[in-house]
Amino acid sequence: MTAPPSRQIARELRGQIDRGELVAGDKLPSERVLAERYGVARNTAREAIRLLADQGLVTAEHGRGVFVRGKHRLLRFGAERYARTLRESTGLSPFRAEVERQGRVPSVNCVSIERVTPSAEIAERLLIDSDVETVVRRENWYFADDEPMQVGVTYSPWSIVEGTPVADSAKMGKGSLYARFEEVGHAITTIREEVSARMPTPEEAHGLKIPDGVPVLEVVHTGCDQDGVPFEVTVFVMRADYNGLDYKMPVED
Amino acid sequence: MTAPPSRQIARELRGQIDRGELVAGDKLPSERVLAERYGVARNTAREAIRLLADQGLVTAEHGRGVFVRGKHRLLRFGAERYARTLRESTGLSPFRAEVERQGRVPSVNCVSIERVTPSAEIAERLLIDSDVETVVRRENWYFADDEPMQVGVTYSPWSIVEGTPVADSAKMGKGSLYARFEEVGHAITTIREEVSARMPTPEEAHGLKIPDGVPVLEVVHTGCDQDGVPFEVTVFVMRADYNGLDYKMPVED
DNA sequence: CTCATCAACTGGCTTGAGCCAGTTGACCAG
DNA sequence: CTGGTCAACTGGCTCAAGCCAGTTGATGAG
Repeated sequence: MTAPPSRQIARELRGQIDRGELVAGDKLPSERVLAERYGVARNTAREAIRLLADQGLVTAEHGRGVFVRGKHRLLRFGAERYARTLRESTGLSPFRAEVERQGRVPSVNCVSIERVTPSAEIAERLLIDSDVETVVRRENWYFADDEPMQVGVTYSPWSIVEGTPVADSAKMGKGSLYARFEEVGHAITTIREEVSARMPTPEEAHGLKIPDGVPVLEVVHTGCDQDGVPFEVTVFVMRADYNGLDYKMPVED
Repeated sequence: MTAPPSRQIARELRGQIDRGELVAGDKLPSERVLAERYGVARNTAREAIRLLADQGLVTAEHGRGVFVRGKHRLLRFGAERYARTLRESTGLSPFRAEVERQGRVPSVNCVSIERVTPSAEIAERLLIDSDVETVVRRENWYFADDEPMQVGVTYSPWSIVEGTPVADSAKMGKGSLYARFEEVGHAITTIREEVSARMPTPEEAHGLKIPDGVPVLEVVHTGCDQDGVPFEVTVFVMRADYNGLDYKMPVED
């Protein structure tokens, strides 16, 4: 019934972290030191560290050591991110506003704009027929202090965005994306957000520079206009150690 | 630049899963077979499987083998879960309703009811002074087909629930918790949900029987009444491979 | 002073061996 | 037919050794 050595070592280290004997940024003893200290093989010490890494408590850096991960203040996103007043008063996109609120430097990079045929998942949410209608796909990467935070892929029907900057321009101009939609008769009025969490794919882990033991939040966002018509779907993938969601809403009868 | 063997093997297996050559429930070749097939040590084959497990693609079962994990249909929870009409029309708690909608058998187990002094986090959301006021803490476990799905810990001020079943009874009676709150003058009117995701603690992984590579969603839910007064905070921890959230809400100006 | 070099550290990954502990199904005694 | 035993499988975990590849800081050449 006694736990295997790797787990015991992990538990001990975890205790030191929980009790504050090791704090964010501190370096753990090296694998070789741990192995000697506990009288085990290096592989066993390594396994202990892996257990902690899988819990998201530490991050190994090749050549440097293993470090205690800090708890970051989360960037919190909610419905107000789409509010017109925010757009008009700050002139900032919602992501920029939230990042700046924490004293960090935001940047957004639109990496591609394409006209594509939508997946079934997207077509369903836009209430269009994927055999007939095409959509514009815009892929945006969001950074804070040059660290990648989120990827957002926005889809909207070609029939709506044709001729607007949304269809082909990386720069959205004043008021950003939703101001452009409003100009063509689609003011964002209600949203639906489907939230789930999972481990990143290897591509996501690499692209977002996500360390081991950190999941991603996946948010499928659908924006509907004043008539309840969906006009854009955005799929966000955000690293869960830096991002969270914060929704306030009425309970309808 | 060529990837290490363990990664190559993992990539190959992942490819087989992605292409549908291995489907949910299928058994992977055993570690020893993989090792021989690829001409590597057993540890290396083992490492490859570990990589897949960390991505949440497979689950190892001691003595049985390694199996491809299925994508489950998610239980989706949103604001309508608190709607009075749902309460009154079905007589079911929102969790039960959602689980039954998927043809599974729900059960809820109230494991403890205590009067405690609230943490700072809870006190802040209830707008009370943790030095003066106590709260009732109710811990509920939610199951579908006897598999644990969620843990919910509800806190509400003693001054509100004193004398009601909320303060001391596991059975809430018709209409469940929120009907009782309504009887003492607090009809749930708006909610705030703070959502984040992380890897489970060892205790959570054990209690919820969460396999490796599956994160949890943590939802801090605050319920406010018709006057905007917060009267209950519930912290949900749900396994992210079975649960998701689905919110619809208006965008306020 | 500046800059390249290099030794001594770090983790990354593999080998091949061994023992332990669940699971399963065949087989056999009753 | 029933029930127990047991062999052959599975993954869980460890060992001791080795090589590779980043990082860092001291050292010394210019």
